Amino acid sequence: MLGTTICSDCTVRDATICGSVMNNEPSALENIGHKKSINRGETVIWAGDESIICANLLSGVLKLVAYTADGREQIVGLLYPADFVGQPYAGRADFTITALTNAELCVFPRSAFERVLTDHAGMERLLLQRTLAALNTSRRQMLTLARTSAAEKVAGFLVDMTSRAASSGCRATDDAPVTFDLPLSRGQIADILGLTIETVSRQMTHLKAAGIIRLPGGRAITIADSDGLESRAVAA
Amino acid sequence: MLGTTICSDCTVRDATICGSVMNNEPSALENIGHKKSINRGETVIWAGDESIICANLLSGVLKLVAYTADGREQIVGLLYPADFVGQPYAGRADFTITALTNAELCVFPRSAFERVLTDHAGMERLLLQRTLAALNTSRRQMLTLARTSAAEKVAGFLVDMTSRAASSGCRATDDAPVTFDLPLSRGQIADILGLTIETVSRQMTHLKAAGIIRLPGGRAITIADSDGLESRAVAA
DNA sequence: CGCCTGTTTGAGAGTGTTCAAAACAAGTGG
DNA sequence: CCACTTGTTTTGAACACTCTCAAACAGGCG
Repeated sequence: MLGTTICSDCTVRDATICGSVMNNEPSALENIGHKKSINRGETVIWAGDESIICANLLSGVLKLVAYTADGREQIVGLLYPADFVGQPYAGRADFTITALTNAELCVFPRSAFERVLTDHAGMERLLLQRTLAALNTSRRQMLTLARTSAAEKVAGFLVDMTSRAASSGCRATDDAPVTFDLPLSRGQIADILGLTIETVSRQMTHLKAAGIIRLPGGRAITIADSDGLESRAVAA
Repeated sequence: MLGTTICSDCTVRDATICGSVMNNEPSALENIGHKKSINRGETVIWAGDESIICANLLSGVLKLVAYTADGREQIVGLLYPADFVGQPYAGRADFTITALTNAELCVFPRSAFERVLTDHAGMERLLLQRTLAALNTSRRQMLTLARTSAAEKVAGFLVDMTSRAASSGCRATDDAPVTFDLPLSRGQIADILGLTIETVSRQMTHLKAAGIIRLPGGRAITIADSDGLESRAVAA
């Protein structure tokens, strides 16, 4: 798995926090990272376990899950390609990280990774900036979870997914109805929004009945009236 | 306000992120920081405004508030003495920061502060570690907001406040009932927990009726049965 | 075809909110 | 010292929303 080509082949290199290091001293990372493939549904890190690894996500989508003592769960974050995975400086992992799709990681042992951070201030700064951004996202989500209705949550979620689909190559013609596949099941959407499967499904049905979206089948969704959708997602 | 004694007089210096810099090169910070007093209720930073300042909180408690477009609000974080205030690298502030009590800040212009971060990797690392910790706190709170009942939220909140009171000088005799003042009004507690004032009040009354707590008057609270309280706060 | 998984739909129950009023606390000025 | 104001907390009753439980439905695969 190890090898000096690991970084030069990397498809997301410039989007990760490695970028700054690669310009100056590529070898610092190439020698400590190795690729790891993860199957859909497989768990990378268990909450409570020793926090051993740090990694970059190369492909796929991971979920970060918090659990109550009696098993209720809440997705507290999603990780997409080029995102950073893991908790440097932490003794134990606070959340369980599980793959929603097949995924690939570029894994670094934590101690070696922390050494690189020390030696390369630019990389540490990028990690700081990402952490600050994640904190903002998390706090905005707190507002959604605590203060918006199920209708607003689902509409807001669909707005987010639409913009994410648009940014990743989906046609974004301003007026034409956009169609894409939701990467998540109803249950996973419910886990993100703090709702139940049934409530998510009902809200989808309402939006369909109102002519705002269409559900052609499978996980496909068509946004027929994006203005209408946004107006139902006041918080966003 | 400026002066070379600003840091040597600082009561929380070693608990802030400045600690690492002060050991080596105190002058880097002393020349750019200045003290600022804030009255209870005064807002330090408005969401949407240009993110100009960074600061350390010297005394008092601040709240970080997120608002929906139609004015619903949610407290997404509390800041205590020695905590860092502000968002380096951000163009605009994402949240409104308001004083819950009279407070004192040690304010740095953002650009100067970022320069210090660049020159002092140790300080940047401390900020990174704090940001990671804040992210964890925020994500755990997402679980509370989304998946726990009002009873669990209030009990969990009181557990948190009790341990905070204990750590800040309150007697922590294991069996004796602890008494302290809640630093927050019912409304502010509701804003933190994603509830209404009435629901918070009712849950307090329930806990009192169950003999778990006593409410001697004012904002004082006595924890009569801390085990019982903790068992009602499963998520924590 | 039957099975499995995920989604939709329905009816009823429970929890928290909303609206309204009363009780309480603290400060001000007569 | 008391009436009066202002703001907070408590209590009550009715309502709305979301959850729970249950069943029907749809699609994919052996």
